Amino acid sequence: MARVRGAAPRRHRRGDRGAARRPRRRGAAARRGRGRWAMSVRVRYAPSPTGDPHVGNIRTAIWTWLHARRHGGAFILRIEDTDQSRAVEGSVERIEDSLRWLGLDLDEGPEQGGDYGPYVQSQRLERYHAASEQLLADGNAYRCFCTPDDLRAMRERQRAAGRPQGYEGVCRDLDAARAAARAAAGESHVIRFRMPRDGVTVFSDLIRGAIRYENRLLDDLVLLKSDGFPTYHLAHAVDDHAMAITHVTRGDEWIPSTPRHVRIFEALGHEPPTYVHTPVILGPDGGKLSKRHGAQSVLDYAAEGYLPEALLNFLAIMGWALDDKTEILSAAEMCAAFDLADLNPAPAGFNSEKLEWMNGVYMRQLPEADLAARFAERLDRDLPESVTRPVDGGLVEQFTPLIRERVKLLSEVAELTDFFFAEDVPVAEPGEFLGRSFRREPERAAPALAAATAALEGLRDDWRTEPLEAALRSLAEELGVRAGDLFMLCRVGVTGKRVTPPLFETMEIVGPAASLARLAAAETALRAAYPA
RNA sequence: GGCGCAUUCGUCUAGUGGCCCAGGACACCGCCCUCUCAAGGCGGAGAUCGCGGGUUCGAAUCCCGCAUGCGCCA
Repeated sequence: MARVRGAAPRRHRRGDRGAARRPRRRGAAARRGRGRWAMSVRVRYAPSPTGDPHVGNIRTAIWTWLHARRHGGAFILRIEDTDQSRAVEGSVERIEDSLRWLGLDLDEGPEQGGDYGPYVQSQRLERYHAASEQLLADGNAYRCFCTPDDLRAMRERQRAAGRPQGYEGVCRDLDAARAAARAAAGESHVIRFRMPRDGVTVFSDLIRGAIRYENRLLDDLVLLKSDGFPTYHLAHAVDDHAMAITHVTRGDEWIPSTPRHVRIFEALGHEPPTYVHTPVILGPDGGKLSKRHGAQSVLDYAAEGYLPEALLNFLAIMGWALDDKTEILSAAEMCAAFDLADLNPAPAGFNSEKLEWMNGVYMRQLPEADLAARFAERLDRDLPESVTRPVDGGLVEQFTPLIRERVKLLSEVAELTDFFFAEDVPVAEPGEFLGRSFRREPERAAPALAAATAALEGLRDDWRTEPLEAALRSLAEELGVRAGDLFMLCRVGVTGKRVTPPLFETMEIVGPAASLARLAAAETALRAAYPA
């Protein structure tokens, strides 16, 4: 009663005429929440093991977890594997990996156990059978012997006649004893819920307010399939009650079946949980985000070089906001302020450019040693095989400050730093060396590089950023070329690339021997390409 | 087709009757900084709050209708 009815929605546009009282401010909502749910919140993430968790799916999990942490409640993982035909090998592990990677720690689940197990639906079959029996005995459910062909024919008739679709209740009034006998004789059948035929069912969604359905429009749902497995509908009612779940968070595609779920809870003698239907994430074409739109599983983002903190932050604020300006906030800060009632009910488009930007922010904000460790870990995977493993951590620590603000994804690091790890570097295309002043007179490039090499040669024993830079700046002046163009010759010579970390710091790390050798090789190539 | 949900800059979002002819962020444009690329700083452009009625002294905010999108029945 109180929880469903009284759960006041923060936003509602229409339809409940003030039936539900609304907190006027976020603070008020939060205060109410804390009082009501203190120490008793239990929420769950209940995926089907049909593949890797999607960002859309995991966003709901993040919000759910946040809610648990905010209220000192329990966050539970339950595997919904009652559709055996769709199960994918290894899914459960990858679901757990995804949660772990994002930092969503579980209080109960298949791995960590708990007082409400088992946490895998295929291991809870007897509970669903018991519930079905109870419903049957109370007259709230009935056996249905209609075959798939019967149902198909029924649908066609309905379509042809332009009538509303749905099960018409052919078996609804079968004599229960006779039906039981047929079942006992082995006749294939399902068990359906006996939905009230008239009246309305109203339930309250935490973020949308009261939603009402006319019962006559709702048909009799299958609860138990002919193979003895429960449908989602029965399993939801049985498990969320048995596990004492207080808030059911799920995609908003479940809204239309919710009135029936509420009735099933009632028929079972249970109080329904508070429902929170979360919006979908849209792809660039306005449709629901899907595989067609590229990377979407959490593990894909990990592989692409995103930081878990960044993905978590990004997903959490896509449909939720702390205030009118905060974009970057830690899990702890979110936990302190989050409230399910504050969610935006509208679908959101996935802004991947913003995610990239945010990932860069996190890279720059991470403690240097920590960032270096992540770089090293990533380089172990991405660098060419010729580089010895594990990668030189000291080296990585040296260049980390130079690249931290030049990198948005972990996956970009190898490309930007590979020249630190080899003795030699392939000489770049001659044209790459040329800055503006050399482009017109390319034959001047090799001599200028030679002069630079000679100047640097004298600094072998004082190979530090400042003297290196001072030497080349004065040389540029002597030569009458733009300093930047002279630097470009050296940059491409030492690193093989035009885009690199700052030149002198880079040379300092590469060291005099390798730097000078690469410069000499570059000079030779340039001389051959642009003879005097 | 029926039912339901949604609707603020290109995108994410703030907004809960006067503080909003609408604030922030990403992306975009310009300037500054600068050895490349970034990062950073400053500034700019960008929303008749889907449309139409109504309530009110006053509406993005409340009510009604419509439209569009999406979902469920499939």
